[in-house]
Amino acid sequence: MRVRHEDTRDQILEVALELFVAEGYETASISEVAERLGITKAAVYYHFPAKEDLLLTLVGPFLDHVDEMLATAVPTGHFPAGRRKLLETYLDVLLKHRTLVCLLSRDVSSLNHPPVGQRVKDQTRRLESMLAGPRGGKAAEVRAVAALGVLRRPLVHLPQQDLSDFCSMLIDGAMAVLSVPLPRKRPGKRPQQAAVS
Amino acid sequence: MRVRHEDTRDQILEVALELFVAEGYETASISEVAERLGITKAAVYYHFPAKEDLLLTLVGPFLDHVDEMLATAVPTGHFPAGRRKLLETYLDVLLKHRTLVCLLSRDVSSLNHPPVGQRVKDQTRRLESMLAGPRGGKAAEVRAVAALGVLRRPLVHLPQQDLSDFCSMLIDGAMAVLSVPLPRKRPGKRPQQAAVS
DNA sequence: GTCTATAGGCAGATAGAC
DNA sequence: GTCTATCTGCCTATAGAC
Repeated sequence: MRVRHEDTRDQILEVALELFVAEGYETASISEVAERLGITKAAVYYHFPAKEDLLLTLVGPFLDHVDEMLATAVPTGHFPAGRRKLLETYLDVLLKHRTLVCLLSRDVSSLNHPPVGQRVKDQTRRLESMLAGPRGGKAAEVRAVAALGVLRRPLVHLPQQDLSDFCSMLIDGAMAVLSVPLPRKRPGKRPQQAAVS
Repeated sequence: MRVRHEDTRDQILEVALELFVAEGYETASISEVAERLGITKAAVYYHFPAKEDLLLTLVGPFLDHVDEMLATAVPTGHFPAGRRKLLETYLDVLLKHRTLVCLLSRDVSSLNHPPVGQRVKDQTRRLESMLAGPRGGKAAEVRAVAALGVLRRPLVHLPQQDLSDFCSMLIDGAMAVLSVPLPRKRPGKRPQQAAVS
């Protein structure tokens, strides 16, 4: 029965990922996966004991990859050269798992499964604190979070766009965000309305 | 029976928003909303004819606010001063509707309702093309998308953090991203591995 | 490996009493 | 306005034939 693909199992994973991204993990249904493949729900349950195993199987390798990267990463995260290298390798990983980045960035329901959400949360926290450095205070934390927005948003919001040619531009952008100075406070004045000089 | 709040209707909206953000629109259930308020599903359906009306009622004023802002916005989006003003007013709106920004940023299932998703998509497209300017090509488009990541990610990923003191820092960051130059291509060379000079 | 059939649960939504 | 009771439908998951 093999028409040309490796395995039914792989096809299930492929379709499941597509549907999870399009509708969200909880909203997408096993029946829908099965229908698209011209098989029945029961056939899917032969390959995966539960719906959650689809999610875990899809997401596992990506999260492993990130963990690996974070372990290897230079712990000198707050020196400019170290930060740049860190951002570069991270962006590489994100690009290689772009569809999963879309899933985890836009679907709360997949993050609400502790084995997934906890890992993502921990990884993000580690990465952000490496970028923020040990003594940056709140401002550095905000900058780190914002800098990751530079890397991730284009991956998620420009799905058709091949970003290979723009990687170093994005890295430069993230680096710029990490270096933005915090203007001195002016207590008593309206704090969030900035004057256009 | 009024303990101190205005109305049951408002309480329903309040709880619904909280649950939609926490679990995603489709995953959250009317029963859950009702339970939290100590009433029944039927009571909720007295105030709102369908589940979707909860979403639309919550999201409407925010989207109206954005539409209004975009209409008022100076069409000189690609001059630095105009861009800055645009980003400032946009960030203001996002901060005022921060919880809804969280919902729409992290829950695909709410965006899959056309009256919501279409508006959000259109607004984002308009804003991004204003920021990108008429003649920037793909690079400017990518920069615009990335710049919005600077504004939005901290709102969504630092929910506890009051960002009032960091607004101008975020604006500066977004402006910096919009100004990052695109390095000349070097065809034939590995395109996405950037050398650390 | 894939099927049919079905169990069991919970969702959104409605009818009608109070 | 809120209730109880109920309808209908889809979901995850399982049992057992082929």
